[in-house]
Formats: sequence, structure tokens, C-alpha cells
Amino acid sequence: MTADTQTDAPSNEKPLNFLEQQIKDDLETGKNQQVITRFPPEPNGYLHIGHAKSICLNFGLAETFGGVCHLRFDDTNPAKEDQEYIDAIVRDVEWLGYEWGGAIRYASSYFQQLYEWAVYLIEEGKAYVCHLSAEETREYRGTLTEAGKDSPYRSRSVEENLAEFEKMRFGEYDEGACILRAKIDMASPNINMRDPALYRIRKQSHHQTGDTWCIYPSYDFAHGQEDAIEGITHSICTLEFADHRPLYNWFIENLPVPSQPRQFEFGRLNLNYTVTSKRKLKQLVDESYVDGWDDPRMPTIAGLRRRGVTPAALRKFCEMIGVTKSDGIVEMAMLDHAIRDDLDKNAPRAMCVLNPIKVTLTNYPEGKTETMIAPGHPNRDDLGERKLPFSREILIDAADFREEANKKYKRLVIGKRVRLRNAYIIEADECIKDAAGNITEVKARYIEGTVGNDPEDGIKAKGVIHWVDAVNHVAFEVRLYSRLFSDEAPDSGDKNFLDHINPESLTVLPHCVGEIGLLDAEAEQTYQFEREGYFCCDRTCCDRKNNSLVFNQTITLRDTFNG
RNA sequence: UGGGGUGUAGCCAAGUGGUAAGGCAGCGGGUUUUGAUCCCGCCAUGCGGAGGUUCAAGUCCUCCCACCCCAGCCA
Repeated sequence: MTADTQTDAPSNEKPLNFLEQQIKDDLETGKNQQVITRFPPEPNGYLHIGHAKSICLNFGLAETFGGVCHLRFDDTNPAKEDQEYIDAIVRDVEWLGYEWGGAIRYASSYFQQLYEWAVYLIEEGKAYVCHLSAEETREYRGTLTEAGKDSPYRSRSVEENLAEFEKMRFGEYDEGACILRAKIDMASPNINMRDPALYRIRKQSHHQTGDTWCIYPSYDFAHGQEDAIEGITHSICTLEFADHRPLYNWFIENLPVPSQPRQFEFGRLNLNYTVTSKRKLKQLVDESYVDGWDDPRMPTIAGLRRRGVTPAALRKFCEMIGVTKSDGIVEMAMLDHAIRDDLDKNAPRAMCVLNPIKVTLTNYPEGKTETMIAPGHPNRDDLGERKLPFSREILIDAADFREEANKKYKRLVIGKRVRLRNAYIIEADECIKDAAGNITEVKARYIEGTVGNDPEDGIKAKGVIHWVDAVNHVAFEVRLYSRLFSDEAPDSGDKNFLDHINPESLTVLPHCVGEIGLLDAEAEQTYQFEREGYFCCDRTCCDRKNNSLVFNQTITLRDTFNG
């Protein structure tokens, strides 16, 4: 192409997303000296995977541009909030591995300042107390296509508004009797600008401020000012707030705030086969469709955690899906990939038989015991090795034996050989059935000298199956999970998501057996049970002494076998 | 029918006038004591549609279409 040989080296650098580009520009042009972002959940429920995207975005942006990210509770509505949620949210953000700058912030700690700014707006003639009922307010607001009309209270004097607002603040009015409104434009094509509510009366005690207040600022009046107080440079929220940006800016321009934050919007995460709406997730919990916010089937961060998903997997997933302003629906397969990718690299291996049947090795001496050695991970020496007791009687999975089978079946068949993983090759001779015809035992022979070697007679085994010693093992319960919803878009259109709950999302296997080393499994450790999938030692049921050990299936191994 | 947003493969997503990155899924093959992992190959004459500008258009202009969000004293 040109004389000087320029290798068009494929750039490995990930292209910047639109927010990274924005911040890079702002830093380069000197618009901002540093970047300060914030993750501002309302403590009215547990965080879900959509929040994970926002967390990775906000904390990630601060991280890559050498700034800080605040954790701030947007607790402006005591009616819906609870300390339990605050605690859970803090736990989830920490678990994801992010550190926020400074102390945890609360919108409620700015209530006094916000109140003074409300008074300021009144004094400027830009806010008024309105006594229209909620219904009247709606009527006066107009519609999407028709302008609204001014409230009869809109033209009150500053003095009267001041006095009325004070009466609101000191509890002289009942809830709903009046609100403080901004005086902007009842004919604005943007409905958010039609004299929005600034303060409403809520005679409820607040989890942080107790009974100090009986009036609480609205989201619109609080959020931008919170950002300004904290010096947030880039206030990032989801697309549905784009219409609020002019109002966000109106407050920043009309109030003596200490900094000039700017709002940017990105597309929220939608995942198929699930719902990501706090309201709906709360309903699943409240109406006992699941066992709690951290039920392993829930798309909450707490649920994913209990399921065995790692912070690294979630972060990888967020990186994979990108950040844009288009609203798409991400396939669950992407999340699955991120989970398997991390777990394959990092999960220690173990053997576990989900549906045990006994195999007796008729030519193996009674009373003899050997110890097989297996790697903790096929390509991670740092994960050590495992000791596997082996004797005359072992347990294999019922699915790994058939009396007869076609040649696509690579497991144990009468008259055929199979490799016992990390141990001998065996050959099946016969099976024993109970009265109902179920196979209860297989009689087989082991081939001497085949640990780590092929048989001397040259007849190799076609497949490999996992096993556990019949005596020297640990018994536990395994819980298998499949998707909570059977519909790809359970809450789309006019569907009721509750109609699409998968009745078979949980399968309990009470009598599983695992290799003896699992006795030392720690809560929340995820293992790969070879040939079966990934399983996580349940946080609440990890007491082997009292026989209450439980493993939650995180995800199966990828299965491309089609035969 | 008002305002705000978004349309690139089955899904996510780069692309900033110079001839369509990457990932997921899928398909084919190789390695393998996990039907896993890993490795190799295939997978958009076309970017919502129609016109136009230009030597050159996914990128610029015009019109049209589709989808999402907004009428809480929720966030």
C-alpha cells in the first residue's frame, strides 16, 4: 500500500464507549479536572443484575480515569425504604469488589440544604405551594398533546408561599393537602417542566432522619442538587430519565449550587427469560414464588452470589454487553458464557455423583483400598491435588450405565469398557435389578495396570465417567436450577409475568455423594463437579457435621453432544 | 396527533466520508482420562426504507417507517 511497511496491527484495545469518550474529551478539554461519578440506589429493594451494569459503569469509569465514585442512597421516600435494603446494597457493592470514595452518602443528609434551596426558589418567585388535590393536579397538567393550565395557586405572593411552606414543614397540613411546586411552564411540551412537585408531605419516620421531617423532596428536586453538593461531574442514569434532564439543568441553573454536574443517560440492561424490575422481584419474594431476595433463581446480585456466580463473572458480563443508548435484550447465553469462562479457569475440580448406583468390581480384593491422585484443576498446579479413596465398591451415576447402547454412547455398557476418571478402566459384566426393574447394582471388573495407562491388550475405553467410593465419601443435597421463567419475555406487552413462572425451576436431589475432600468445602466456594457442571456450597447449609450440606448448581457444563 | 430517544447478522456491539472490528449463539474440524476447556475454519455485496449530495455514503442531506420512554404528591 505505501512504501514504508506499516503493519496494520489489529488493535487489541477495546474501543471506548460513548461515556468513556465523553469523559476523555472533558478531561482533555479541561472541562473537568477529575471525574467523580456516583451509584445512587434508592434502598427500596435488593440490587439486581441491571444494577450490576450501573455499578460496573460508574465505578469502572472512575477507575479507568483515576477518579472516584460515590455510593449514595437516594433515600427521599421513607414510605418505600428500609434499613435492610441499605445493608444488603452495601454488601452487594462490596462483594462486587468496588470501593467508593469517602463515606457512604445519603440524600437525607442534605435535607436541610435542600429545604433552604426550596425557600430560595420561593423567594425568587420560582416556586409556590399548591393546594390542588392529586387528581386536580393531574387534570391541570394537560396531556401529551395538550398544554396544561396554571394552578389557581400559582400567582400567590412570595410571603404567602413562604408562610405556607413553613406550615407544611411544621406539620400543619395533612399528607396530600398541598405540595411545593416549581413555577416553570404549564405549556411545556416536556411534561416534566409543567410545574413539577418539589416537596410533598409524608408523616412517616425516616430510616435515617427519624421524625425530623414531615416533608420530603422529590427525586427531581433532590437528585441534581445532591450531585452538585458532592461535586459529581458525570451523573449517569438510565434512558427513562432523559426527559428529566432539562429539569435537572433548570435547578442547577436557578439555584446557588456549588458545582455544575451534568446528566448522561445509557440504556438499561434487559435480559431474556427474566425480569429486572425491583417491583416485580419484590412481588416474587412477598408472594413466596421464591425463597427470598437471595434465592439462587433470582436475578438479584444476592441470588447470583448464592448461586455460585462470581464477581469476576459479573464484571466480565458487563464488559461484554457494552454501554450504549440503544435498548436491546441481551440473551441469557451471554451471562452463561461469562459465568462458565470464569469458573472454568478458577473453580477447583471435584467428583460428585448425583444419582448413585453401586458398581462392584468383582475382581478387586475385598478390604483393599487404594488412593488415587487427581489434580485440583487440569491446568492450574497452584490448586494442588486431590486424594481419592478407591475400593471394591464404588458409586457411579445412573445415567452413565446402560445394558446396551449404540456406539454414540461413550459410557459404561455391558461387555464394554469405560475409564473411571483418575482411576482404572473397568468392564461391565452384568447388572442387578429390583422388583420394579430398576438397576440397583452393576457388576464389573477392573483392568489391572490401567491407572494412568492404556490397557496392555490394546482395547481402549471409549469414554470417561466420574465415580465416588461407596464408603469413603461425603453425602449431601444438591439443588438443581433452571430458569425461573419459561417465557423469553415474561413481562413484555400485556403479559403478566407471574403467568410464566417455570414450575420446575428447582429440583432437589437429597442423596448425592461427593469425593471425601468436599468435607472441607467452604461456604460460597464454587466447584466444578466434573462432567456435571459448577456447584456452589450453600451459604446457609454448609454444616457437614450436622449433615446439612447443600450444593447449589450454578450452571451446567456446555453440552454440544447431539446424539 | 406533543416531547425525548433508538434502529449495523439470531443476540450484544465497533464504525466519527475511503470500501462492514470483536464477542455470544450456531455450524464444521483438530487436541483431550471432563461429550468440558483449548485450537482452527465458516457465519452482513450489506448497515430500518426510499430518494439525494459525492470520485467515494453505515457515516452528510431530505422524506418516510418501526420500536422504546414520558401525563406519580415513585425513583
